Amino acid sequence: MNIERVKSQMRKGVLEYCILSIISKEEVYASDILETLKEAKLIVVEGTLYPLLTRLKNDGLLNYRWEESTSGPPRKYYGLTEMGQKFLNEMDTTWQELVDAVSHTTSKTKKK
Amino acid sequence: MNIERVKSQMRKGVLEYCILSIISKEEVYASDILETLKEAKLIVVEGTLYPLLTRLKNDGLLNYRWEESTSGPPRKYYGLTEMGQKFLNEMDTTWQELVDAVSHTTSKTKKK
DNA sequence: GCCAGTACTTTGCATTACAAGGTATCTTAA
DNA sequence: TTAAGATACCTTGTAATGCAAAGTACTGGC
Repeated sequence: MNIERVKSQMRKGVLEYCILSIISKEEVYASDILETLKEAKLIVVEGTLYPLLTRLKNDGLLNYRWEESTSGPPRKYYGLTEMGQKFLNEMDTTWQELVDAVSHTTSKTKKK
Repeated sequence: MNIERVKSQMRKGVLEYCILSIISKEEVYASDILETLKEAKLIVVEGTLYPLLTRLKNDGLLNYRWEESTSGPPRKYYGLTEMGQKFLNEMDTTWQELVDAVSHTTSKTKKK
């Protein structure tokens, strides 16, 4: 049991939410997402991100188009589908509810 | 893919945190914890809670004592160890960092 | 053509929340 | 005193999924 495991565990729950949110702002490809997450101190590795993007795409929340690159192989640029946008909205609510629930549970004053 | 799965997923990451926090306020037994979580809308079932408590105890974050009950079998009342308290403090920080990271990532204004 | 860099993909593993069912203890009442 | 019900704790099997590590594929410079 160590704090790193806990961080990783907490991260899990919000990964999809953050990724959908990033994509909702502009079309991006995997490396863009990794960098944005890194900026926010949400460390994620390729082996996590790619399967997740594939899953979100298969669930109809994302689509993508290939784009040529001047510095390597072509890139998959992801965008949100209408369903993805709807889902993201629900996640906004869900996240807020969770934050409320946690602060309720962890508030210093004893309840009742 | 459905919103319930996402909720469950998000819940996972904070369960240990919330449970340690609840125990830090007063000695409680499993049903107390379930009820408190339920109040906070963090639905958890027995099959989740018991193994988790055992794990936290084996990791040295919790201890417990048996207490007789006037209305049924004896109960295990859990309390935080010194190490558990220390760990909880770290989790406070970790949680706050996560909240910050998520709001950074999901803020409506495009970065840069 | 070989190498380095970039991008995407796959495989195997470990963790863990949950559903479902089980065991044990205690109280109540006939 | 024993049967029924309530309470409390525990166990097993399953599915989901983040991660490490290794693999595949495309590009351009030398």
